[in-house]
Amino acid sequence: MNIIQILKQHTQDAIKNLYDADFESNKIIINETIKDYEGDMTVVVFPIVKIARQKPEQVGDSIGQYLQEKLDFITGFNTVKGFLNLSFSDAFWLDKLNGIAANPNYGMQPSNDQTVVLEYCGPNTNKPLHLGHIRNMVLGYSVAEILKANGYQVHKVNILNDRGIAICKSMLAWQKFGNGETPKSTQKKGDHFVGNYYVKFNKELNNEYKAWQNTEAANVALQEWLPGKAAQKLAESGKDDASIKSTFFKQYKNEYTNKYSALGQEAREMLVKWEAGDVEVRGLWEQMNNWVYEGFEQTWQRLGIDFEEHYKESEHYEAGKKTVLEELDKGTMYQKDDGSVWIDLEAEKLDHKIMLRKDGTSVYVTQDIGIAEARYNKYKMDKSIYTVGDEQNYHFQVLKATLDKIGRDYAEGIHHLSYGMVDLPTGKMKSREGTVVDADDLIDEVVAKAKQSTEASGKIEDFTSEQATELFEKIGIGAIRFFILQVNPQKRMIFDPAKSVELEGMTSTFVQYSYARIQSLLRKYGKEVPNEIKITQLEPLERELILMVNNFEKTVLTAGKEYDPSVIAQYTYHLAKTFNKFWNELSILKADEATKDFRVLLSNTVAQTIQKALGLLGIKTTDRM
RNA sequence: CGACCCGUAGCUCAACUGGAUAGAGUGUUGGUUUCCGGUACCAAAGGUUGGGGGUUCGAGCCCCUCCGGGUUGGCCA
Repeated sequence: MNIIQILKQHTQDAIKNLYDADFESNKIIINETIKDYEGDMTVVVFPIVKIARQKPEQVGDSIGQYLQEKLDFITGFNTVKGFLNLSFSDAFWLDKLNGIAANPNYGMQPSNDQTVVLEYCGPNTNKPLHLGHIRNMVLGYSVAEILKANGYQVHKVNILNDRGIAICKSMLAWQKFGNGETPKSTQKKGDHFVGNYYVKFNKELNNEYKAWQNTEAANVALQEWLPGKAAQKLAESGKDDASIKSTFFKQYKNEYTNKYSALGQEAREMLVKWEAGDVEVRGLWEQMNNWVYEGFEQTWQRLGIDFEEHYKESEHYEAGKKTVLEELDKGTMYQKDDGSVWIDLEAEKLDHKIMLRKDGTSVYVTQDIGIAEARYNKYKMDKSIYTVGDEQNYHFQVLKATLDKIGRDYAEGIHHLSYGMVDLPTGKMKSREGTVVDADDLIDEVVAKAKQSTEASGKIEDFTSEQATELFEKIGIGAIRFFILQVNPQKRMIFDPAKSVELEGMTSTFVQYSYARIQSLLRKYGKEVPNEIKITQLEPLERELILMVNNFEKTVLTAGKEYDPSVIAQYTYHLAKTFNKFWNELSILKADEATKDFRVLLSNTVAQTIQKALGLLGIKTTDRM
């Protein structure tokens, strides 16, 4: 039982004894005492005042008296306004530390016999990974680690969006302009290689479109549009003809691609052939996708991202159809006159949703229903977590509600791990405007910065080049992870590439540095870390550190419950910060023997906690840096 | 037009889910080392928590309303 539970229970007893009243123990609020007041833990007495029918100060004092008599580790108390501050004995905290130091699994929950399938990454296979994917991967990976620490068995899976018009565009451009080039022949990473053809396609399409804008057909379309509301509004706001015209052509582009473009036509034809299973098209498609996978694989390895299984959309996009047809028979779904199949989710405030097109083919949710079924059959998971951006909040509400409505028990365990967009200081990332931050470029940039500042410090001159490279990767990739994970996932965040490479302040580097410092200390100490404490009195900073280490378990539980790594990131930083303060104010190796041994033990416990906490964020520690 | 998310210091983010005088980083200004790793430590300045109303012992957090930003509601994925 932890301290808070003990305090709650005894406070409940106190209320029973003092006021002859029953009070739910989970309504008793226990906080850490804020640093302006004397004490370790605080009971908020306001909720009890009504029952006691006394002033808050009186209630606090009475309960304080009671607790001090019953619990021998409480050495004193004071009541300020409605807050009962309790002070604990040094012996109590030393005993806590002893327990933590002796338990290598401290903070990690034993197995709870529950299984989780966590989906993350989810790239399209027509272009390389970008900053948005990095947030996804770093977040998904960390939540997986956090859930493991909470006792779950976690299976990490990926979904590859490997079909559709986008990849056909890359394929077409390669066919037309590639001259048989390969990633090998051009020395390019496969995903970038394929992505370049996607860009090439759009460039060619743009040229084609510009030429078309001077044709009679374009003029007719423009003239039809001009009397419309949108155009009139622009005219009223004083825009000149040229800018109105350019606005029109911007918004008309999609329609142009579908109606007039020769390239658009060819891409669509290729998609039709793909769906018909055309051997040549399928061959090219596999070739290009394999190039992309080779490229992705490199990025995943570098980031330390792994998957137990990859689901390919091309192998699952018709899945779920069978389920839908069964439900149609059962009457939980219905068919319109045109043949399309729908489900009524009005009761869930989600309107009617389409399940099958009128031509009988699957839509997005149908596919996800099928995949959910397949996963459940394989893993029998208790929870299913989807790491996907918040633009799909609605989709996952529909998925969950639909599965629930058709009687799938596992629907309850579905959780959309939703996260906000990543913006740049200059605004949104827009692929059209070329402001997308490429994942590999970003990693290179940050690792280069790590190299630069580490070499400048001159502390690793005896490292081999392999050791040095490994170190720069640990620092650089840790910096990216930490920068992203310290923000609550559901919030939109601004990623400043220049700031993310800064290695001072609230960064993983600061934390890693604190860890390395402790390792240096242990090397200088030269003996085994003691396993026995011979002191009886604590300095305030020592006590603060023990309290922080003691909070690790609670923090892991909260992070797991909320699927929120930012809790861990904040905690880790504060722990390192507190340690540095301790380091700065108190001497460790020069203290007397008993104090030295104790402080070494404490420092080592802090280091282990830092290592575990960073591990939950996917960040590695290093003994020297 | 609905539904959902967000709005906290110049900037980037916290606030133990309703508890004490809203905290960190960064930037600005000033200070600390005969000592274990200065990528460190300390201090100052910086706030009507978007505005207004309500609920109660107590609100950044809950309710209503307005303002601003975003996402979504398409037989796209």
